[in-house]
Amino acid sequence: MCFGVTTMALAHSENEVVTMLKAVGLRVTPQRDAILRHILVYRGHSSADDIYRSIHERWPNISVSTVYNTLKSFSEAGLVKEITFGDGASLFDANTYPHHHMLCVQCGQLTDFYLPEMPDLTSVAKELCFQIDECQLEVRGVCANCQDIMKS
Amino acid sequence: MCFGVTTMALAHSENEVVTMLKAVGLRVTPQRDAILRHILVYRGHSSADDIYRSIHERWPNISVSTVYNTLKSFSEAGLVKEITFGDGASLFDANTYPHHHMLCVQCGQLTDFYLPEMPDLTSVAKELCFQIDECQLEVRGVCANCQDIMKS
DNA sequence: AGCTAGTTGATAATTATTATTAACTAGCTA
DNA sequence: TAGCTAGTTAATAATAATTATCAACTAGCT
Repeated sequence: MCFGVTTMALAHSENEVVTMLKAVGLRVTPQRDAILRHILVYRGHSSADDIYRSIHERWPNISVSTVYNTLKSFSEAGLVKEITFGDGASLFDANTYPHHHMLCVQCGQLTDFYLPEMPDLTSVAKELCFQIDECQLEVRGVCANCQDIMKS
Repeated sequence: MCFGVTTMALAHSENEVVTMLKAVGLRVTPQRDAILRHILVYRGHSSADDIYRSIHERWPNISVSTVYNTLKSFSEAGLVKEITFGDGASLFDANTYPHHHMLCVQCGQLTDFYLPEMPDLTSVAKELCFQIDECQLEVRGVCANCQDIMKS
């Protein structure tokens, strides 16, 4: 799945991408540049395969394993977030700001949403002696579009 | 992963399992019986492979595809819930009562927890025109056990 | 007891991801 | 600015998880 807008492809300057990579101490290579730019442009969550195919079109030499390696580096560096919600392949999100997800069970579309505050889990955490690092709401349902389709 | 207690193996009578299957209109077969009983006993989330191995020990004739087919039927019928949280294989949960999950990023242990009420998402749902069917909190962090290990 | 649609087991195929490794190169250093 | 080296890449193989196919079998109706 990939809901990006192609005409935005130049919205992120080469400089911005290079700066991001350097900021987290990753070497700047053309492959990383292309992959990070893809993720930034197609904010709507791309899979490793989406990224591979897209870059491969223009640059047939890129390797699948490079895409996976790179995505792993990016995740570890905090540049992107891996989303394992839903079936099938992981998606990679440039939106590292804490947010939640709505998955349409009909079409698979994944939508970000935000809440003013996180649910209070202090008592649960205390009770289970669990150290909470991250907390996300994962909502399943039917998106506006698929509701329309079902009506007709 | 499998955190069950073997001595509970008889806690669920044949009758209970048969009743559950009939209640949702599924034919009663020895395979379905064994798989559903396994899930009920090992409430602590079993993967398809866990279930396959466990049943295969006593009944070497059972097939992997039967396990997958059966789990799919069970999910569709609402007897079990598939959990795709975390990396690797899906887990199957007999606990169909609404609840949330805590995943230990060190050891992979998945713990259920409950909240008195669901977060209020009516305004988000309205804004995005999204029909919400299900809502789960997915928490990542470190379990009590792994915290102890890290200290020492 | 016989029939039939639903189920199973064996196997192959597919999809997603990780491992391996020799060749290559980004960016430091002289 | 050339040379060095550790980090990176591409190609490929391997693995893991899941789905597809289909002939043989069987649960449960009649």
